[in-house]
Amino acid sequence: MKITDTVSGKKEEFKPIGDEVKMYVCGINPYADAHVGHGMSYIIFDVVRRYLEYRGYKVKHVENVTDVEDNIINHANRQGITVKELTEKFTLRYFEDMDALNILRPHHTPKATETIPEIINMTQGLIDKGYAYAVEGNVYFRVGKLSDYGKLSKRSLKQMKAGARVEVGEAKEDPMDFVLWKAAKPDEPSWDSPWGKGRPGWHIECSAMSVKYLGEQIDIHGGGQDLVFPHHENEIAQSESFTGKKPFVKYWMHNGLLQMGAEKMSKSLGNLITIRDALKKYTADGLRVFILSSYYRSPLTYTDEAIEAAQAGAERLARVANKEGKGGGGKDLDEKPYRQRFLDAMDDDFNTPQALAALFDLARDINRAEEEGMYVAKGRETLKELGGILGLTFKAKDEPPVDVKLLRKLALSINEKLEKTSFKGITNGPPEDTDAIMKFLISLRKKLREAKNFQLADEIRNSLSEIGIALEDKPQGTTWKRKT
RNA sequence: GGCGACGUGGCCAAGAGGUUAAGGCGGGGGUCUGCAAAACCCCUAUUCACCGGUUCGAAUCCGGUCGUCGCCUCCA
Repeated sequence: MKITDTVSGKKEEFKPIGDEVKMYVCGINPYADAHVGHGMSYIIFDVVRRYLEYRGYKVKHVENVTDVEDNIINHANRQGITVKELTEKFTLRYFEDMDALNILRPHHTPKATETIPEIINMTQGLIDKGYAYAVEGNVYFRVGKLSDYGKLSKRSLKQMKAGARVEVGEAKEDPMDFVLWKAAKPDEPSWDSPWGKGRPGWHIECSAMSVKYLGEQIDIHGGGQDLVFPHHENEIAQSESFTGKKPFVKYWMHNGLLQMGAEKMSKSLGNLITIRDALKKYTADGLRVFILSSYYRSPLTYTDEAIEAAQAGAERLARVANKEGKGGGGKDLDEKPYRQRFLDAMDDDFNTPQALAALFDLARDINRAEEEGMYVAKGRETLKELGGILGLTFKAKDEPPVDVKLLRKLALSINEKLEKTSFKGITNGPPEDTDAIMKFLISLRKKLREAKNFQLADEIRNSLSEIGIALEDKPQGTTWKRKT
């Protein structure tokens, strides 16, 4: 299988360093609810992990929680709560969101605040080797010491200095130097260190955690394209300088960003839709089909129209996957070509759009084969199995509860109309619970249809439709479901 | 200003030198059904932003033009 590596910019044959695939995905800064852009990234790397596992690799997946940094401190202060209260709340909510999207939990989700000794150790190590220096309680990384700084983001120090947006730092030797350890300001969380009280800079926690949980060199490091510079570039600088081993990461994977209108969806721009809000309108499968319909490295624009289309597609797949019956006793539907197409697509740098296309074709051919009397149980199993690699659950949308009062009223009204006919209703009035009323209405409608009283039969169906219940007449009988 | 992407049917989106340009959604027609729903069948891009070039052959490679976006500052 092939994976595009951001450093080379090319598809590279995937060969893990050791027996276990070591995968690190950049996590969140928990000061607000995660938005669909985050969801996109984590869904993509969830699929990467699921596919690697499907291919027989043992995967160790680590994702950080950066629970101390400027934004968090600002938000906590503004809300008048502690950093810990804020981050614990949103970390919990984040994992609830991930669960709701059917994203597998990483094996470790370390917090920056619980990795302080390792961060201090790495910072000290960088000072000892001459890659970093302390000034007034701050520790900076000496970027000029590296000849290959910029190899990930494809930029040179010269270029960057020419740009107008480099902040000329406090007591830095060079404006491009970045901070590893920040001296504490009043009212900030801080830890004791060789340089006085302080807290970690932004990039160092990922390097420290990666080394701690996965070792000095890892296979896959993932994140959104907006992390390429400076975050990942600086991680490389820190990690490779500290361990002396290159490369820190064998395959850098970056997903394209979710656009909202003309701009990317982001916390700072405020143009976001939270995962929670999106899940009120769409299912996890719907969002996954939306995201996986596009190649992961390309940007994608959030529009209700596009997600509704994906939702409709996801529902169709679910209907096929969940349909009862194995088809006729004829010969088997041959599911192998679809499986092969799926695997070929996924092997080619996780080409999920083509993998999905194979699933849609399989779904159609299951239905077709079934109509022709073929045996399709294996096809259905394959659909569920391959869909599972994409993290699809094939679960129906959570159905809103039926309004029993309205349903009873409807049944009473039908009951009254029966008095003018030869049909018998329920003398004591309709029962109290939904299932019993539906059972009554469906069996009544069956009799009406048999007696060719289509007018009243259709009135039942239409009235039910008005209160959000859909009837489907099938050869085996009539079923009902809540309309969504 | 520097670096990097991208522009394919009504909408979303694959394809990256060569048989009929995937798939989803939507739309039109049909089969099934008392009528619906679901499902299935058929149709819905002679054409891939525009202009040149390379080639026997180009959405696919090269040059230019226009347009959109990302990064260069916190960000998945």
